[in-house]
Amino acid sequence: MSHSKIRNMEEFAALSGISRPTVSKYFNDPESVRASTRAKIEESLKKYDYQPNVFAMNQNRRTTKNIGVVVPNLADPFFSEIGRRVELACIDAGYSPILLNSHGNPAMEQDNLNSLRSLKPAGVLLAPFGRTSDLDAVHAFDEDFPLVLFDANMSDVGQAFVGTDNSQSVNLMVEYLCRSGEAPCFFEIKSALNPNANKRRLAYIESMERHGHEPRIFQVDGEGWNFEEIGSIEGGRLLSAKAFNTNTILCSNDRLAIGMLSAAYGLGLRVGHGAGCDLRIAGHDDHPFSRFTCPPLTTIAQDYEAIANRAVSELFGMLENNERLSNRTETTFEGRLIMRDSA
Amino acid sequence: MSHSKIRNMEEFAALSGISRPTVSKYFNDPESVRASTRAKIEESLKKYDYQPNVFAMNQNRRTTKNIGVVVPNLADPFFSEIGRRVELACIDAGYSPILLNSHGNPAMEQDNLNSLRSLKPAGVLLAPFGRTSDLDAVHAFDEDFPLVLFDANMSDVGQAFVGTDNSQSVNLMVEYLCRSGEAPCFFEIKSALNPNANKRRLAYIESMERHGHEPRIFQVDGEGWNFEEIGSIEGGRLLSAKAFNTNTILCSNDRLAIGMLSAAYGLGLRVGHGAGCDLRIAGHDDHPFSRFTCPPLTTIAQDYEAIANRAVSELFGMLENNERLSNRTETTFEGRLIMRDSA
DNA sequence: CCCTATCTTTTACGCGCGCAAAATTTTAAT
DNA sequence: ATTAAAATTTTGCGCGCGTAAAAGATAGGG
Repeated sequence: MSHSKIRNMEEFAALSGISRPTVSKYFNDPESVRASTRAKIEESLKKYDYQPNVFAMNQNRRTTKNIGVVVPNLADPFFSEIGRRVELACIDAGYSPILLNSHGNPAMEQDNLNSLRSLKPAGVLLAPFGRTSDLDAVHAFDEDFPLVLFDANMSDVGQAFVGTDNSQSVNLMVEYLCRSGEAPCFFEIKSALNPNANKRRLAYIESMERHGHEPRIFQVDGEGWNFEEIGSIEGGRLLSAKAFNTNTILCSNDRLAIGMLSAAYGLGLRVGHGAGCDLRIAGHDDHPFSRFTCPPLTTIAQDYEAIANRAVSELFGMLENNERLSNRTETTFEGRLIMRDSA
Repeated sequence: MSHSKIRNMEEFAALSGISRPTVSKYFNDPESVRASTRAKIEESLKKYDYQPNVFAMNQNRRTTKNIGVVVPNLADPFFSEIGRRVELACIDAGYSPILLNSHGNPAMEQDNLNSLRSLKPAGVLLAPFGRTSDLDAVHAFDEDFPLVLFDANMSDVGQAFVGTDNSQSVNLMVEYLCRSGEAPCFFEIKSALNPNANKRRLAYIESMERHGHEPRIFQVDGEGWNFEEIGSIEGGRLLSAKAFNTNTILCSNDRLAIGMLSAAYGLGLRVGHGAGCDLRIAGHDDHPFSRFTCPPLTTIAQDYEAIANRAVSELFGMLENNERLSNRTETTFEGRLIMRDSA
């Protein structure tokens, strides 16, 4: 492949018998040069293996091919999965995704946005913390870069939002639970970090009322991201105190449900919809491990793939038209009921 | 904070009453300028919020502050956790970690190493696939950059390796299981992707022989990274066929164990060490969710923190001495037995 | 107070490439 | 063939900063 190392584009262009700026054009868009020149370049590209200096490329460029992807916590499989899809979608589109993890810390979200600034990203995909995000910082970032939010919405920030229709998805679950057994109560963490948590609670209330049942919400204390532990400890406390007024518990998300399943197991309670079961537990998100809980968790699957693809295409649409969208769009995808054994 | 935006270092230096190169020195090492000048710079840094252009900084620099971190699969909580710690350790040391995910695809590991090349990283921390890694590519990379391997070892590649002492950890588990009940058989995937899997099998055999038991290994087919599914389907098949010659199963890793727990639950088998239990299942890695399985999983905890910190300090040691180590070092940390209810 | 040794700052140059405008070639129409 | 229009390539310049060498400032000893 490589004979002697090429120092720079100048040298490579000379060896290819073409001027440097033309080679530069080629690298920015192979289609933009004549087919015959492209052939010549690709020919010597095989012989000399040269690749442009990233820093020199980006340093004097209006807009780079970098796409920032900021997620609140990669330790949460949900974000690890959706971040993964977004990353791959960017690569497919010929961009360089830069995945930044805020490690569960809103302050680091700011840091990440700041780091991104100096990378001159063509655009940024942000799954914000929501309420705990620094609104001003995100707003300011929105002014300076094409920004698309996903997963969690923040009003009036970002050119677009893509996520799941919590209202639809929760209603789907409530309907199923009511139809197949006792009406569910709702289990969540009091200080909800995430805007989705609020939407889900409201959706639960509305759906219950529509079905003629009285909503019943159980909120527990808990800080941080260790939802399983909160679900297990606080959920277990409620279970053993027989605090629930129904045998059916809808958890705000799968990680809480996983914790509660664990607590129920520890208490010797039999979870499921079959005969002889003590209670039903359902979740939301179709967490990668919810298929393997005991019993397997009935939940709502978010359409990761669709959300990731739409978020990316929404962003790239802006980039190609080279203009901010006239009006902010909000796209939500429907959740899918995944019936397993737990409810 | 910011009044008028600063365009470049020239402008900022002028506003600070100092020459540009001195400011440049400051940014590369604040200690390298006189205290009085440092004060002046930091003073106007507050007033004008300027930050150097990353691309211009790195473009003409011998060595950057970038540290590449390459992991095989962020969807696996193990790597997401250890990657996280490595990232934070780099930040603490004043470097810029760049976390690259190979998405379970060895070919993408190469791509990632190639991308890193053009970022001129000061050093790279790599958790390689192992056997399926492109040995030549990793070797070539090793020639050009300071490279430290972690989690999975590859002989003669990288300046150092940091991981867990599988021999010690598996022996610890075997010993515990033998002492507290029937001797374990060993459950794993036939085409092991990971060097650690081989080490663990060998450690199991050796430990069993030392304890005067005959080792018994069950290998199942399975491709890819969905270990829980493999554990559940194949493990379930073996369980229902009563193929195991002992009531104690040691799984090569927690994700397999989680799958097998799920299968056992589905078969109505009672897992645990208490009276009336049908079998014992143990894992390895202390997966974040192993605390919440049903029953909670007895396993070996790897010392994530120590591994991450040592890998980073090993690398930074090389960077500071500005020389390759004369001899490759291999550091392993001991695993810790985590006794829960499953075994 | 002067002079030297040491530490800091400045001068001067170049890195590798993007980009706008000018020059050239190709294409298409007459 | 001729020529204007379109597509492509080349010329020329500058981006923002690192870095070596030169100039200057500082401190300590006599």
